[in-house]
Amino acid sequence: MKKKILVGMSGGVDSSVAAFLLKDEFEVIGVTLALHGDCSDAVKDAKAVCDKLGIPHYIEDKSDIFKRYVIENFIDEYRNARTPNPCIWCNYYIKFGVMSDLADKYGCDFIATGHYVSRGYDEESEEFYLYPAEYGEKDQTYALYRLTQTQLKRARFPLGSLSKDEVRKIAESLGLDVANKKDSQEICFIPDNDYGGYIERAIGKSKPGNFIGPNGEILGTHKGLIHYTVGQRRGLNVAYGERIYVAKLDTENNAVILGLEGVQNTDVVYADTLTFLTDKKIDGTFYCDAKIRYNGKASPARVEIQGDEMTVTFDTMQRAASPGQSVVLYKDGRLLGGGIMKAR
RNA sequence: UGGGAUGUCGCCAAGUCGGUAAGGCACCAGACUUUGACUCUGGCAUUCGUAGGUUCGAGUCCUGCCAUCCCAG
Repeated sequence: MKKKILVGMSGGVDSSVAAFLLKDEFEVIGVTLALHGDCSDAVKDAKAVCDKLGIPHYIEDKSDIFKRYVIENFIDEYRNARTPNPCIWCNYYIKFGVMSDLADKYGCDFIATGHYVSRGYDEESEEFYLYPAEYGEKDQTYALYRLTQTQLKRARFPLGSLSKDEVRKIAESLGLDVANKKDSQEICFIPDNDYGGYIERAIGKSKPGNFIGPNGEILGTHKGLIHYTVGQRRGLNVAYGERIYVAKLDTENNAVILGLEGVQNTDVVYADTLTFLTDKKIDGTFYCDAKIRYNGKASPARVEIQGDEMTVTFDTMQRAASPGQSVVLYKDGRLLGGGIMKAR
Protein backbone atom coordinates (compact mmCIF):
# COMPACT_ATOMS: atom_id res chain seq x y z
CA MET A 1 0.00 0.00 0.00
CA LYS A 2 1.21 3.48 -0.88
CA LYS A 3 2.31 5.85 1.83
CA LYS A 4 0.28 9.01 2.15
CA ILE A 5 1.76 12.44 1.53
CA LEU A 6 0.45 15.92 2.11
CA VAL A 7 1.43 18.53 -0.47
CA GLY A 8 1.24 22.17 0.41
CA MET A 9 -0.52 23.74 -2.54
CA SER A 10 -0.15 27.45 -3.00
CA GLY A 11 -2.03 27.55 -6.25
CA GLY A 12 1.18 28.13 -8.18
CA VAL A 13 2.91 26.03 -10.82
CA ASP A 14 5.61 24.66 -8.57
CA SER A 15 3.51 23.03 -5.90
CA SER A 16 1.06 21.83 -8.54
CA VAL A 17 3.74 19.98 -10.44
CA ALA A 18 5.20 18.72 -7.18
CA ALA A 19 1.87 17.13 -6.36
CA PHE A 20 1.71 15.50 -9.76
CA LEU A 21 5.22 14.10 -9.56
CA LEU A 22 4.47 12.38 -6.28
CA LYS A 23 1.39 10.57 -7.52
CA ASP A 24 3.22 7.46 -8.67
CA GLU A 25 4.85 6.78 -5.39
CA PHE A 26 2.35 8.15 -2.91
CA GLU A 27 -1.26 8.65 -2.13
CA VAL A 28 -1.35 12.43 -2.47
CA ILE A 29 -3.59 14.96 -0.85
CA GLY A 30 -3.38 18.69 -1.44
CA VAL A 31 -3.76 21.24 1.31
CA THR A 32 -3.96 24.98 0.83
CA LEU A 33 -3.30 27.16 3.80
CA ALA A 34 -5.27 30.35 4.23
CA LEU A 35 -2.74 32.59 5.91
CA HIS A 36 -3.66 36.16 5.22
CA GLY A 37 -6.10 38.40 3.48
CA ASP A 38 -8.03 37.17 0.53
CA CYS A 39 -6.85 33.71 -0.46
CA SER A 40 -9.74 32.90 -2.73
CA ASP A 41 -7.69 32.97 -5.93
CA ALA A 42 -4.97 30.73 -4.54
CA VAL A 43 -7.59 28.35 -3.19
CA LYS A 44 -9.47 28.32 -6.45
CA ASP A 45 -6.34 27.60 -8.49
CA ALA A 46 -5.15 24.90 -6.14
CA LYS A 47 -8.56 23.30 -6.13
CA ALA A 48 -8.67 23.27 -9.92
CA VAL A 49 -5.27 21.60 -10.05
CA CYS A 50 -6.25 18.95 -7.53
CA ASP A 51 -9.44 18.21 -9.44
CA LYS A 52 -7.43 17.80 -12.59
CA LEU A 53 -4.94 15.54 -10.87
CA GLY A 54 -7.68 13.61 -9.20
CA ILE A 55 -6.51 14.16 -5.67
CA PRO A 56 -8.39 15.43 -2.64
CA HIS A 57 -8.02 19.07 -1.73
CA TYR A 58 -8.43 20.63 1.69
CA ILE A 59 -8.32 24.17 2.91
CA GLU A 60 -6.98 25.06 6.31
CA ASP A 61 -7.25 28.47 7.85
CA LYS A 62 -4.07 29.11 9.78
CA SER A 63 -4.09 32.87 9.63
CA ASP A 64 -3.99 33.22 13.40
CA ILE A 65 -0.77 31.29 13.77
CA PHE A 66 0.69 32.96 10.68
CA LYS A 67 -0.03 36.30 12.21
CA ARG A 68 1.55 35.35 15.49
CA TYR A 69 4.71 33.75 14.19
CA VAL A 70 5.38 35.51 10.93
CA ILE A 71 3.65 38.87 10.72
CA GLU A 72 4.23 39.97 14.28
CA ASN A 73 7.88 39.07 14.10
CA PHE A 74 8.12 40.95 10.84
CA ILE A 75 6.69 44.08 12.38
CA ASP A 76 8.76 43.77 15.55
CA GLU A 77 11.94 43.50 13.58
CA TYR A 78 11.23 46.61 11.60
CA ARG A 79 10.28 48.39 14.77
CA ASN A 80 13.80 47.62 15.98
CA ALA A 81 15.34 49.04 12.83
CA ARG A 82 16.16 45.61 11.48
CA THR A 83 15.30 44.06 8.15
CA PRO A 84 13.48 40.77 8.59
CA ASN A 85 13.00 37.95 6.16
CA PRO A 86 9.54 36.58 6.88
CA CYS A 87 9.91 33.68 4.42
CA ILE A 88 12.48 32.08 6.69
CA TRP A 89 10.08 31.91 9.61
CA CYS A 90 7.14 30.99 7.47
CA ASN A 91 9.00 27.96 6.21
CA TYR A 92 9.97 26.96 9.69
CA TYR A 93 6.74 27.59 11.56
CA ILE A 94 4.14 27.22 8.84
CA LYS A 95 5.28 25.17 5.88
CA PHE A 96 7.09 22.64 8.01
CA GLY A 97 5.51 23.30 11.38
CA VAL A 98 1.80 23.72 10.96
CA MET A 99 1.89 21.44 7.95
CA SER A 100 3.37 18.69 10.05
CA ASP A 101 0.44 18.90 12.42
CA LEU A 102 -1.87 18.79 9.45
CA ALA A 103 -0.07 15.74 8.13
CA ASP A 104 -0.92 14.06 11.41
CA LYS A 105 -4.48 15.23 11.19
CA TYR A 106 -4.91 13.80 7.70
CA GLY A 107 -2.99 10.65 8.46
CA CYS A 108 -0.09 11.49 6.16
CA ASP A 109 3.38 10.04 6.51
CA PHE A 110 5.12 12.78 4.60
CA ILE A 111 4.97 16.43 3.62
CA ALA A 112 6.02 17.90 0.29
CA THR A 113 6.39 21.39 -1.09
CA GLY A 114 7.32 22.95 -4.38
CA HIS A 115 10.64 24.26 -3.15
CA TYR A 116 13.59 23.98 -5.49
CA VAL A 117 15.88 22.08 -3.15
CA SER A 118 17.00 18.51 -2.80
CA ARG A 119 17.16 16.24 0.18
CA GLY A 120 19.69 13.51 0.79
CA TYR A 121 20.46 10.93 3.44
CA ASP A 122 23.90 10.55 4.87
CA GLU A 123 24.52 6.90 5.76
CA GLU A 124 27.42 7.67 7.98
CA SER A 125 25.75 10.18 10.26
CA GLU A 126 22.33 8.65 9.66
CA GLU A 127 20.95 12.09 9.08
CA PHE A 128 19.12 13.88 6.31
CA TYR A 129 20.56 16.89 4.63
CA LEU A 130 19.55 19.47 2.06
CA TYR A 131 21.51 20.56 -0.93
CA PRO A 132 20.93 23.23 -3.54
CA ALA A 133 18.70 22.74 -6.54
CA GLU A 134 20.42 21.52 -9.66
CA TYR A 135 19.60 24.74 -11.44
CA GLY A 136 21.26 27.10 -9.02
CA GLU A 137 19.41 30.21 -10.05
CA LYS A 138 16.20 28.81 -8.62
CA ASP A 139 17.74 27.28 -5.54
CA GLN A 140 15.75 27.88 -2.38
CA THR A 141 17.92 26.33 0.29
CA TYR A 142 18.53 29.79 1.70
CA ALA A 143 14.94 30.01 2.85
CA LEU A 144 15.02 26.57 4.45
CA TYR A 145 18.12 26.79 6.58
CA ARG A 146 16.14 26.66 9.80
CA LEU A 147 14.67 23.24 9.16
CA THR A 148 15.45 20.48 11.63
CA GLN A 149 16.10 16.77 11.33
CA THR A 150 12.59 16.07 12.54
CA GLN A 151 11.14 18.22 9.79
CA LEU A 152 13.54 16.89 7.18
CA LYS A 153 12.73 13.30 7.98
CA ARG A 154 9.20 13.88 6.84
CA ALA A 155 9.86 16.17 3.91
CA ARG A 156 9.95 15.53 0.19
CA PHE A 157 11.08 17.98 -2.47
CA PRO A 158 10.24 16.65 -5.92
CA LEU A 159 11.51 19.71 -7.80
CA GLY A 160 15.14 19.70 -6.75
CA SER A 161 16.52 18.46 -10.02
CA LEU A 162 14.16 20.29 -12.36
CA SER A 163 14.43 23.63 -14.04
CA LYS A 164 11.64 26.12 -13.99
CA ASP A 165 11.18 25.53 -17.70
CA GLU A 166 10.76 21.83 -17.21
CA VAL A 167 8.25 22.42 -14.45
CA ARG A 168 6.21 24.72 -16.65
CA LYS A 169 6.36 22.20 -19.47
CA ILE A 170 5.07 19.46 -17.22
CA ALA A 171 2.26 21.72 -16.07
CA GLU A 172 1.44 22.49 -19.66
CA SER A 173 1.43 18.86 -20.70
CA LEU A 174 -1.04 18.19 -17.92
CA GLY A 175 -3.23 20.99 -19.15
CA LEU A 176 -2.99 22.91 -15.91
CA ASP A 177 -4.24 26.45 -16.05
CA VAL A 178 -1.49 27.57 -13.74
CA ALA A 179 1.26 26.51 -16.19
CA ASN A 180 2.00 30.08 -17.16
CA LYS A 181 1.04 31.77 -13.96
CA LYS A 182 3.52 34.44 -13.03
CA ASP A 183 5.93 33.56 -10.26
CA SER A 184 4.96 34.95 -6.93
CA GLN A 185 7.20 37.62 -5.57
CA GLU A 186 7.35 40.29 -2.91
CA ILE A 187 6.04 39.67 0.57
CA CYS A 188 2.94 37.50 0.30
CA PHE A 189 0.93 39.27 2.97
CA ILE A 190 1.65 42.71 1.54
CA PRO A 191 0.10 42.54 -1.91
CA ASP A 192 0.75 46.18 -2.82
CA ASN A 193 4.38 45.71 -1.83
CA ASP A 194 4.27 48.81 0.35
CA TYR A 195 5.72 47.25 3.46
CA GLY A 196 6.33 50.64 5.05
CA GLY A 197 2.69 51.57 4.72
CA TYR A 198 1.69 48.15 6.01
CA ILE A 199 3.74 48.54 9.16
CA GLU A 200 2.58 52.09 9.74
CA ARG A 201 -1.01 50.94 9.48
CA ALA A 202 -0.21 48.36 12.14
CA ILE A 203 1.83 50.37 14.62
CA GLY A 204 1.41 53.98 13.61
CA LYS A 205 3.50 56.50 11.79
CA SER A 206 7.23 56.14 11.95
CA LYS A 207 9.08 59.17 13.27
CA PRO A 208 10.98 61.29 10.74
CA GLY A 209 14.59 62.18 11.42
CA ASN A 210 17.77 63.28 9.73
CA PHE A 211 19.75 61.84 6.89
CA ILE A 212 23.39 62.19 7.86
CA GLY A 213 25.99 62.42 5.09
CA PRO A 214 29.51 61.02 4.84
CA ASN A 215 30.91 64.06 6.62
CA GLY A 216 28.33 64.23 9.33
CA GLU A 217 26.29 66.82 7.51
CA ILE A 218 22.50 66.79 7.54
CA LEU A 219 21.29 65.94 4.05
CA GLY A 220 17.58 65.94 4.57
CA THR A 221 14.71 64.41 6.44
CA HIS A 222 13.86 60.74 6.33
CA LYS A 223 10.39 59.24 6.60
CA GLY A 224 11.14 57.07 9.60
CA LEU A 225 13.64 54.30 10.18
CA ILE A 226 11.32 51.49 9.14
CA HIS A 227 11.45 52.72 5.56
CA TYR A 228 15.14 52.00 5.12
CA THR A 229 17.58 49.16 5.10
CA VAL A 230 21.34 48.93 4.91
CA GLY A 231 22.60 49.23 1.36
CA GLN A 232 19.48 50.95 0.08
CA ARG A 233 19.91 53.70 -2.51
CA ARG A 234 16.54 54.40 -4.06
CA GLY A 235 13.81 56.31 -2.38
CA LEU A 236 16.13 58.40 -0.26
CA ASN A 237 15.37 61.51 -2.25
CA VAL A 238 18.82 62.83 -1.54
CA ALA A 239 20.54 64.38 -4.56
CA TYR A 240 24.10 64.15 -3.41
CA GLY A 241 25.67 64.35 -6.82
CA GLU A 242 26.66 60.72 -6.80
CA ARG A 243 24.98 57.57 -5.69
CA ILE A 244 24.60 57.41 -1.97
CA TYR A 245 23.58 54.45 0.16
CA VAL A 246 22.24 53.70 3.59
CA ALA A 247 25.24 52.74 5.69
CA LYS A 248 23.52 52.35 9.02
CA LEU A 249 20.31 52.99 10.88
CA ASP A 250 21.11 54.94 14.02
CA THR A 251 18.32 54.21 16.48
CA GLU A 252 19.94 56.34 19.19
CA ASN A 253 19.46 59.50 17.17
CA ASN A 254 16.70 58.27 14.91
CA ALA A 255 19.04 59.03 12.02
CA VAL A 256 19.79 57.32 8.75
CA ILE A 257 23.55 57.37 8.10
CA LEU A 258 24.43 57.65 4.43
CA GLY A 259 27.67 56.91 2.67
CA LEU A 260 29.23 56.70 -0.76
CA GLU A 261 29.56 53.55 -2.85
CA GLY A 262 31.50 51.10 -0.77
CA VAL A 263 30.18 51.89 2.70
CA GLN A 264 27.58 49.20 2.31
CA ASN A 265 30.28 46.60 1.81
CA THR A 266 31.70 44.48 4.56
CA ASP A 267 33.63 41.27 4.83
CA VAL A 268 32.54 40.34 8.31
CA VAL A 269 29.07 39.75 9.69
CA TYR A 270 27.84 38.74 13.13
CA ALA A 271 24.90 36.49 13.72
CA ASP A 272 22.94 34.89 16.50
CA THR A 273 19.85 32.69 16.80
CA LEU A 274 21.92 30.00 15.17
CA THR A 275 20.48 26.78 13.87
CA PHE A 276 21.87 23.82 11.97
CA LEU A 277 20.24 21.09 10.03
CA THR A 278 22.18 18.41 11.80
CA ASP A 279 21.46 17.36 15.36
CA LYS A 280 25.18 17.00 15.90
CA LYS A 281 27.00 19.76 17.68
CA ILE A 282 28.51 22.35 15.38
CA ASP A 283 31.17 24.39 17.05
CA GLY A 284 34.52 26.06 16.79
CA THR A 285 36.13 27.63 13.78
CA PHE A 286 35.94 26.30 10.25
CA TYR A 287 35.85 27.34 6.62
CA CYS A 288 32.79 26.98 4.44
CA ASP A 289 30.69 28.95 1.99
CA ALA A 290 28.16 31.48 3.13
CA LYS A 291 25.61 33.81 1.70
CA ILE A 292 23.78 36.75 3.12
CA ARG A 293 20.83 36.96 0.78
CA TYR A 294 18.39 34.78 -1.04
CA ASN A 295 19.60 35.77 -4.46
CA GLY A 296 23.25 35.40 -5.02
CA LYS A 297 25.97 32.87 -4.64
CA ALA A 298 27.73 31.61 -1.58
CA SER A 299 31.26 32.88 -0.98
CA PRO A 300 34.09 31.31 0.96
CA ALA A 301 34.25 32.44 4.55
CA ARG A 302 35.67 31.58 7.93
CA VAL A 303 33.13 30.87 10.62
CA GLU A 304 33.78 31.19 14.33
CA ILE A 305 31.06 29.89 16.56
CA GLN A 306 30.81 30.77 20.23
CA GLY A 307 27.70 29.50 21.90
CA ASP A 308 24.69 30.90 20.12
CA GLU A 309 26.65 33.50 18.20
CA MET A 310 28.98 33.42 15.29
CA THR A 311 31.29 35.63 13.33
CA VAL A 312 31.49 35.02 9.61
CA THR A 313 34.48 36.52 7.85
CA PHE A 314 34.31 36.42 4.08
CA ASP A 315 37.28 36.22 1.76
CA THR A 316 35.67 38.90 -0.39
CA MET A 317 33.60 41.95 0.39
CA GLN A 318 29.86 41.43 0.60
CA ARG A 319 27.21 43.97 -0.26
CA ALA A 320 24.59 45.25 2.12
CA ALA A 321 24.47 42.84 5.00
CA SER A 322 21.50 44.01 6.98
CA PRO A 323 20.78 43.15 10.59
CA GLY A 324 17.72 40.92 10.62
CA GLN A 325 18.61 39.14 7.42
CA SER A 326 20.09 35.67 7.52
CA VAL A 327 23.58 34.46 6.85
CA VAL A 328 23.38 30.88 5.60
CA LEU A 329 26.24 28.38 5.54
CA TYR A 330 27.10 25.67 3.04
CA LYS A 331 29.73 23.01 3.39
CA ASP A 332 30.71 20.43 0.78
CA GLY A 333 27.70 21.35 -1.31
CA ARG A 334 25.28 20.86 1.53
CA LEU A 335 23.18 23.32 3.47
CA LEU A 336 24.65 23.54 6.93
CA GLY A 337 22.49 26.08 8.71
CA GLY A 338 22.82 29.71 9.60
CA GLY A 339 21.76 32.56 11.81
CA ILE A 340 20.24 35.99 11.92
CA MET A 341 22.65 38.83 11.38
CA LYS A 342 22.96 41.53 13.97
CA ALA A 343 24.75 44.81 14.26
CA ARG A 344 28.17 44.35 15.72
C1' U B 1 23.32 103.04 -0.15
C1' G B 2 28.18 102.55 -3.01
C1' G B 3 31.69 98.30 -5.39
C1' G B 4 31.77 93.20 -7.23
C1' A B 5 29.50 88.40 -8.67
C1' U B 6 25.73 85.20 -10.16
C1' G B 7 20.87 83.65 -12.10
C1' U B 8 20.36 76.82 -17.55
C1' C B 9 15.32 70.45 -15.39
C1' G B 10 13.79 69.02 -8.09
C1' C B 11 19.66 69.40 -6.85
C1' C B 12 24.72 69.99 -8.91
C1' A B 13 26.40 71.46 -13.59
C1' A B 14 28.40 71.79 -19.16
C1' G B 15 27.31 75.12 -22.82
C1' U B 16 33.74 77.68 -28.20
C1' C B 17 34.24 83.21 -32.58
C1' G B 18 25.88 83.79 -31.61
C1' G B 19 23.68 78.43 -35.19
C1' U B 20 19.54 75.80 -32.96
C1' A B 21 20.09 72.96 -24.60
C1' A B 22 26.06 67.62 -22.35
C1' G B 23 26.49 64.93 -17.99
C1' G B 24 25.83 63.40 -12.80
C1' C B 25 22.32 62.97 -8.68
C1' A B 26 17.22 62.67 -7.64
C1' C B 27 12.61 61.08 -9.62
C1' C B 28 9.35 57.83 -12.77
C1' A B 29 8.51 53.26 -15.60
C1' G B 30 10.09 48.37 -16.87
C1' A B 31 13.39 43.98 -16.16
C1' C B 32 15.39 40.87 -12.30
C1' U B 33 13.46 38.64 -7.46
C1' U B 34 8.61 33.40 -2.94
C1' U B 35 12.19 38.72 2.07
C1' G B 36 14.56 43.79 2.38
C1' A B 37 18.02 45.57 -0.88
C1' C B 38 21.41 45.82 -4.91
C1' U B 39 21.87 45.82 -10.26
C1' C B 40 20.26 46.61 -15.25
C1' U B 41 17.29 49.02 -19.25
C1' G B 42 14.28 53.03 -20.72
C1' G B 43 12.04 57.96 -19.69
C1' C B 44 12.83 62.80 -17.90
C1' A B 45 14.24 71.34 -20.05
C1' U B 46 10.60 73.51 -27.65
C1' U B 47 13.61 75.86 -22.97
C1' C B 48 17.88 78.79 -20.43
C1' G B 49 15.44 84.92 -13.79
C1' U B 50 12.31 88.60 -16.48
C1' A B 51 10.86 92.46 -20.27
C1' G B 52 12.51 94.37 -24.58
C1' G B 53 16.40 95.11 -28.54
C1' U B 54 20.26 93.67 -32.39
C1' U B 55 20.39 89.38 -35.90
C1' C B 56 18.46 84.97 -41.19
C1' G B 57 19.30 82.91 -36.29
C1' A B 58 20.72 84.30 -29.04
C1' G B 59 21.36 80.40 -23.21
C1' U B 60 25.30 82.77 -25.64
C1' C B 61 25.61 90.29 -27.82
C1' C B 62 22.98 95.11 -25.91
C1' U B 63 19.42 97.68 -22.42
C1' G B 64 15.91 97.97 -18.36
C1' C B 65 13.89 95.34 -14.32
C1' C B 66 13.75 91.41 -10.57
C1' A B 67 16.28 87.88 -7.29
C1' U B 68 20.40 85.98 -4.64
C1' C B 69 25.41 86.24 -2.76
C1' C B 70 29.95 88.84 -1.34
C1' C B 71 32.94 93.25 -0.01
C1' A B 72 32.42 98.06 1.71
C1' G B 73 29.16 100.70 5.41
